[in-house]
Amino acid sequence: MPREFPLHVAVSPLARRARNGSDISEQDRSILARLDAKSARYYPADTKLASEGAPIRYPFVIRSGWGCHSRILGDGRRQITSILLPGNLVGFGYRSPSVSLSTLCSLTPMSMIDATDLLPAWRAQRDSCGICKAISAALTEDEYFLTSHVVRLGRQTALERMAHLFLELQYRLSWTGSMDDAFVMPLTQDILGDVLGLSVVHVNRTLQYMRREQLIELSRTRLRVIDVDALTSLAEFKPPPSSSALAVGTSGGDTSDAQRRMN
Amino acid sequence: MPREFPLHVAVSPLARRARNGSDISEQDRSILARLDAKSARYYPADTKLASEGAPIRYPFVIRSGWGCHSRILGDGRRQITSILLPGNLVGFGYRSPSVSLSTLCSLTPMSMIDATDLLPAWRAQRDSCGICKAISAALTEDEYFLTSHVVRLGRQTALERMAHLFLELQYRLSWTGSMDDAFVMPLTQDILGDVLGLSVVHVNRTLQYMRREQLIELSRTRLRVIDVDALTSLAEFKPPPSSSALAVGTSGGDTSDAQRRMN
DNA sequence: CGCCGAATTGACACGGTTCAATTGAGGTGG
DNA sequence: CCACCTCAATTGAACCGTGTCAATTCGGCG
Repeated sequence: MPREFPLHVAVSPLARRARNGSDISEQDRSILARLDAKSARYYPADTKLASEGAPIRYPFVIRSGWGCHSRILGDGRRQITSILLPGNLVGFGYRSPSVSLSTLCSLTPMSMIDATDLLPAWRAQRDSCGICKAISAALTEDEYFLTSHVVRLGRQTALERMAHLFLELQYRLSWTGSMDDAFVMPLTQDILGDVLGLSVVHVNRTLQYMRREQLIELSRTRLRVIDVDALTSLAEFKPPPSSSALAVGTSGGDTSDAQRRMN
Repeated sequence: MPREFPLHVAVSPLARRARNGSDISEQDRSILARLDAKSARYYPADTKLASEGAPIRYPFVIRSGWGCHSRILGDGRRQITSILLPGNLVGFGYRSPSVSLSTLCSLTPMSMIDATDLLPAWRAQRDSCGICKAISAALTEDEYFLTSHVVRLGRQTALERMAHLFLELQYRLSWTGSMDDAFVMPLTQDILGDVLGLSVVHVNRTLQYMRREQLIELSRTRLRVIDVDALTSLAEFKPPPSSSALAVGTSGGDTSDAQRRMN
């Protein structure tokens, strides 16, 4: 069951699977527990949390809801550069007073927890403590998906992009949500367009195509990936490289398939 | 003259402007000097230095030549996710045994210097020493341009992408090369296509258009940006946010213009 | 001189956009 | 419980930015 130890899970108060064992010391545990106990801050959907170039007041972990980093061009074109999910970290960049490299905003109602407490350990030690390793792993994973995003936008067709994104979301959500093949996908087609660099109209047509071909099932906000294998090979989706070479396999057959394909 | 203190310059043995003063201590200086003294490793063009998911043997700084990170799809489509220029760091990711998130290769003959010596300080201290701050600033800048790359590919037209890329290159090269408005741009149209997510043919046509409109001058490998202002507003290019709020202005009028536009 | 990779060019096809309605679904108030 | 409002989803048709294919030309270099 334990794949690795992404912070996404460790810190997320909503994490189902309380990571058992390995690198997490007692001290680490208590730090995490203290975080869990903290009360979250709530923001409605479409709230601008930080604009480009502005400092991020304090680092935080997303407890619930979806958000994004985006940049907007003069004529209104918007590109979402990354989607933020529960468990994602914000404000843990290389710099101390973290500067936002793009506009940060909520896509759905969102709650987050101040993670300032993690900062000292993170800044000081890097690899020594379990939490630091977890943070590193999480940030590395973020970077991996950012790179994938570039490939999606640069060289993949609408269908491939969409498939790839859905698989990425499923993968990332599997840490915190159910391992089910269905999940809540609260993005409007408009937003999907801004993520994938497509027009709403074409997003719509691509979705219809995917439904017609029995690749996915999507009603309102519930997305079920029907044919994981087809989508995976179609989109050439590869999960991020695991930090520890000795990463344990997963419980879900689909994911382990994907893992195998990686090597 | 000193804008800030990007490691790109500090460490680069070829750096013209030996940074005078500020955060760099004597100890830092000697570390850098030792790096400069090191002999570089040379690689011919089109050499694969690390493949996706493979560990990066040792961290290094590029001394000369251009390289890139890229990912290749099953049918041969290639997307370059970032271009590496002299002064760029590789292998300074969040993880200790740095894992390459994409294929790393040289685009021109390249030489680089083992930067293992910087690692201990970097891992341990983060913000305490001048070199660490410089490394942080450099990596933050890399991340900024990666984000910009996403926007380029997702929401900009061929012309805008090309203009934006040229301005980025000019900006990044200004640290190590001449502050001239012309510079050596050794990328073939083929490669440009793989960077910008365009076909060679269209790259060619876009270049011709830019020449016809007196926006640039490009012969073989020499690129001169004629109308910086036009390109800047056309592409909505913005230089990366400066790390210190108290960043000093630059010597070049163009850049300070751009800086102003940022805020 | 002749070769080879890179740059160019033209014709044509297609993926994706734009514009402009129309339909559908959830929420609200009467 | 239904009329109504609003926002998201859908649909059709025309248009156009880029890609593809297939030559052709150019520029070094042996």
